Order: sequence, then C-alpha cells, then structure tokens
Amino acid sequence: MARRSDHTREQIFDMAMAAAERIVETEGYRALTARSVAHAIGYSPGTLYNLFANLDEIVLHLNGRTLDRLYDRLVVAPYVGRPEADLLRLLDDYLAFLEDHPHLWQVLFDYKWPKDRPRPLWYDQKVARVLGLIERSLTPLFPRQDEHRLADVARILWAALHGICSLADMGRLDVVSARPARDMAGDLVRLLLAGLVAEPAAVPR
Amino acid sequence: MARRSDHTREQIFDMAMAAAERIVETEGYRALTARSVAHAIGYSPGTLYNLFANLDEIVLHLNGRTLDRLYDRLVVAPYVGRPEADLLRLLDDYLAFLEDHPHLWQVLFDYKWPKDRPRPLWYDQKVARVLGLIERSLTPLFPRQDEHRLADVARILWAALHGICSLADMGRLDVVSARPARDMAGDLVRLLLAGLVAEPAAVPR
DNA sequence: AACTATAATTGAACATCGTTCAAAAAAGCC
DNA sequence: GGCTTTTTTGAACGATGTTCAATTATAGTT
Repeated sequence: MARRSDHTREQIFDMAMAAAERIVETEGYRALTARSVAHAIGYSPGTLYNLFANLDEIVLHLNGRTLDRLYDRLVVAPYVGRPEADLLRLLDDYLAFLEDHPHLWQVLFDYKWPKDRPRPLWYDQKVARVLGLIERSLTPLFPRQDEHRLADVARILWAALHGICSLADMGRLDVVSARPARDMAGDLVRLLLAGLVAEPAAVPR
Repeated sequence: MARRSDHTREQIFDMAMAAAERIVETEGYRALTARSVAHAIGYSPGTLYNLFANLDEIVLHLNGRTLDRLYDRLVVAPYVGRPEADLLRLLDDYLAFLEDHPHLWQVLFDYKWPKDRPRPLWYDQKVARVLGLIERSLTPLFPRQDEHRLADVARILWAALHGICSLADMGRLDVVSARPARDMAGDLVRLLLAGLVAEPAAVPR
C-alpha cells in the first residue's frame, strides 16, 4: 500500500516497544514475534523492519527499557551507608521487581545477543548504572584508591546473585530439598560480606 | 516406506544422541533440529518421534550425557580434604570442561525445560551427583549434624559460580573493564570460604 | 492545480522450524 | 503364501524471521 501519516517514525517505534512489553508481560517471551507486534500496533510485519534491523533489536530495546525500570525501582531506596543493610535492601527490591515482572526479567537475562556484533554503548551504560548501585553500597568497605577492586567485587556479587535467581527461575535449585531463592541470595550476600571483612586480601588484583 | 532391520530401537536411540552431541559441539545449539539429527543418522524426521516425544526430550537426554561427562571429569581429581584446595581444583576442572565443550555447556544451562512438566528423577540425580562433589569439598567446614546447611552452602556456591560463567559466556561481565571469569570465580570461592570461616552463623537455617 | 519524485507501507513469497499422520512396506507368524 | 503387526516414511500443516517488488500517500516543483 502506501505511506500513512497516522504516526511519525518515533510514534511507531514507541508503539512497537509498548506492544512488545505488553506481549512479553502477559503472554511470555515465546509470544513475542514480528507478526504479533505488528498486529498489535496495526501495521504489517514489514513496517517493523523499517525501524528495527531485526527482532533482536526489538528485544534489545525492550531490555533497555527493563533496565531503566529496574534502576528506577532500585534507586528510590535511601542509601544508609551500611553495606549489609544497603545490599540486603537492594536485594529485596530486586527480588520484588523480579516477582512483579517475571517475564521481562527472563528476557533480560535469557536473551542472547549475537556474539559477533557488539552491544551498543547505550545498553552497556544502562547495565553499568544498575551495577553502580551495588558499587555504591560496597564503597564503605574499600579504601578510596581501590576502585578497581570495588568494581570487581560488585560484579562478582551481581553475577553470583544472578546465578541464584536464574537457577531458581528455571526450577533447578530444588534438586533435593529446596530453600527459597530469597534466603539463599541473602545468605550469599552475608557470606560474601563476612569474607570481605575477614580477608581483605582475598581479592588481590 | 517401512520397517528396516538395520538397527534396533536402542541403536537408533544411541545414534541419535551421538549425532545430536556432534551437531551441537561442531555447529552449535541452533543447528540442532529434528531434521538435522534425522539426516545425520540416515532416518527420516518422523522416526525420531517414535523414540522421543519431542525435541525437548532429545535435549534432555543430551544434557544428561553432558552431566555424566562433566562428573567423570570432575571426579578424577583426588580429594585432599582441604576445602579451598579442593574447591579451586574443582573450579579449574569445571572451567576446563567448559572450554573444551562450550556448546554442550551452553545447552546444559540455557535450555529451558518446560515448567509445567516435572524433570525426570534420573536427571535430577545426575545433577545431584555433581553437586555432591562440591558438598564433599565443603564437608570439613561443617559439624557432622549440619548436613542441611552444608547442602545449602553447596547450592549457593554452585549457583553463584554458574552466574559468573553464564554472564561471562554471554559477554556480559565486561561492562566497563573486565577481568577473566576464571579470576572472578576464584575470588568468589575464596571470599565465600573466608566468610564461612569468619562467620559460621551467617547461614542460620 | 497538475505532475513528479520521494518515501513509507504492504503482503505475498522464501526458507526454515517442530510436529502429525495416513499410507507404505518390511518383518514376524501361522 | 497370506495375514497381522510394527516401523518408517515424507508430504502436509501451521508457525517462524526476513526480504522485496509493487503500491500508494505525501512533499516538492512547476
């Protein structure tokens, strides 16, 4: 057919993103198809390919929005300056987000960006912003000049927590009697902090 | 066409598994399709559905084999009874396995078994067997009657390590300057052990 | 106002996927 | 040899992501 002046490029982009989000949240990741998004916004599949190179890019932008939502949720908690309290608070909010938007979270971490193409900078920046909250909580434990070590520990903690949430989500933690992921994650935080305080040289660098 | 007496049911099963393994290892997970497996063993796609309910089941059995391979690799290392040494040794062998069979490892952890249907018992037992190696390494740190806590810590450690390997595999750990996953995982083990020793009550239960 | 050039939109088409199932044929049995 | 049983097939179905010639509304020009 032809050009329609119903919406601008940006409007269609936003509509597509909103539709993708709604589809994932309500019907799960598998329901997110080029055709389903196109149908939801009243355009044809081909139109999407004027705005996105492919479905991967739609998911990438969706995950970007999810990271923003997550950050917004995590940043409201007051920073009290006590690592254990701050981290457990972060953990609580993180798990709450995970419960509120399980499907969005799944796409965020399960979706594999093709290895050959590099992630765009703006995406890594959104990740770094969330990571920064963990770093801030850990700051009191490190001398000022140890930013590198601080960043490393933050990433270790982040990855470790992700592992617990990920395996719990897949139902793989309940091999033989299970404890809630919440408890395990809390234990992990406490253990790591205890380890940090007890043996500061455990992370040499 | 018709029945061929070329192979028994079991033989076809084994051939299919071997083919699936070869395909995943050489061409990656995406190349594992019903048609590719069928073609590799010289049968038609339909034949596979006499042996497996669906592709999920093929992947499940493939993962079972991978767990066996992993266990065989991890179990050969001598158990010396010093948790840090034993765990770091396990970690080393685990990472070596991961480097040798990256695609098999990806399928093992990325593949989502449908949530509605329960995993078969034999599969969980294979997982528990690997987990048992971590438990054994941790044993000296816990009094005899604390098996539950031992099991919990082992699962925490396992999940945390998985998180690091998983994010590293996806290239998501290198947000801002990166360290090798190997180093981060080693740090995690040391930190957790230090935390365990320093604060045994950190995991109340 | 008419005409042209530009750009957006379409939807059929292609190759692929998992899965099904009526038909076909080989093996076992009497 | 004929009959039954069981295995195997491959075409068929409904999906998927992606492409692209064709179509048509808009913008610009005369």
